[in-house]
Amino acid sequence: MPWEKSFDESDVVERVMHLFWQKGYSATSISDITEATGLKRGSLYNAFDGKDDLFHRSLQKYDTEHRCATLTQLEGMADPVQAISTFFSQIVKSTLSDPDRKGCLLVNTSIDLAVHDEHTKKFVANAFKTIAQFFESCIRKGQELGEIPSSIQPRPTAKALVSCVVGIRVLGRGVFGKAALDQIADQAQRLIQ
Amino acid sequence: MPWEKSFDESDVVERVMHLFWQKGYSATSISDITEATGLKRGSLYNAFDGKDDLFHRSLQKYDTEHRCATLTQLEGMADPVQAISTFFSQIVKSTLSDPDRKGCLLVNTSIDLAVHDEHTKKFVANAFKTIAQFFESCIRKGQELGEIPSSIQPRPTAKALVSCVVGIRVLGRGVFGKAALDQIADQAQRLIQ
DNA sequence: GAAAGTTTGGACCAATTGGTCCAAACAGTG
DNA sequence: CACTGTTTGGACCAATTGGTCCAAACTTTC
Repeated sequence: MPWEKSFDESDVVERVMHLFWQKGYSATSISDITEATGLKRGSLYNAFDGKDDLFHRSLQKYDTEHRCATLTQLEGMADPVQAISTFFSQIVKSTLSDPDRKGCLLVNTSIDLAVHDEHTKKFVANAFKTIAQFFESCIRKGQELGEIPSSIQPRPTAKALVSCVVGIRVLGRGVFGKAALDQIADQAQRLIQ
Repeated sequence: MPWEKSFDESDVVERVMHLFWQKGYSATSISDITEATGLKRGSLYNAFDGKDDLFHRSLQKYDTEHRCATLTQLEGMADPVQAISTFFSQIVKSTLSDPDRKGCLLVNTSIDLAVHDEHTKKFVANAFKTIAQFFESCIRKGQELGEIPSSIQPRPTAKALVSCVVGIRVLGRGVFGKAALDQIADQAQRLIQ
């Protein structure tokens, strides 16, 4: 009786995510979305609840496929210092390898919070707190292993590392080039020496 | 023969600047602007060239009154290490004292670059480079005075400090609170120790 | 192949977008 | 006090905004 959709919901969200990622929420119109996905309005509103819904799904997908994926991969590493170092080089690499220089959707959104609801605000805040916890955990492990001086304060240092990551993602959108981003990543790691 | 405007152009740009600062370019409409300034469309388009023009003026004004003002003030300080320290505490203070948590217009704009022209891009990039130069100059002076270890690399470290500042401004928009921002500012200064 | 029920295309909607236009109001000059 | 030239209010514009609606197309089940 039913009739299967001719498109894959996840594919659509993927495309939409890239739009929000690049141009932001307000500058992305429904016409942009139908154009980029090939879906007509009817199909779009039949499958999703509207622009807000599409944005939430995009943010969710980004968080899962980028932040979560990266973190769980790095948490599997044996050496915590190297995990932090890898994190930074991945950030720089993914920032530069994107020809559109979209940066990080979570960072971009945290500057756009004025146009979003409370749920989005909490979602973004939680994402950053998780990254801070990751850094903190790495620092503590590094201290136990004697790789990181015990004089380092795990929690404040972790937050400073998050701040550097955010800075890289913002400045990587067009202000700084590869050399500068590499330098920032290098210097940031002096915080755990 | 002429007739003086009943409003002060600079006052209008000031109000408009706050709108762009809080909501971003795309989410700010002309109606928002006429409402916030009290000007009717006719007067607005008689005095300015449109939304783009108003944005450029806002950015210019922000840059002059905030970035330039802060930098020239700090450049007058005798102790370069204290100049850097003061810079960070001012950033944190101004981030937290704003009830709207607008952050920094230059940072916000650098994430919005996709919707702006090349001129704006260069303007923003230049602003950040100037801040980096300020930090670099402080570090060199500090090294001459023996306050900063000569092992520190002035230029890369300066860029890392800029990255921390940017991070504070982004995370200060709603993700982190006072305690966290203070900690980041403290830790950032370990980069010059 | 008919019935069932979802998906699809695209016409359509009111509201809003950035921007234009112009008659009326106005202050200064002669 | 009339003339001059700018400023002002607000009606107006086409285009776009996010969103709705529904007949036609379609696959599956019976």
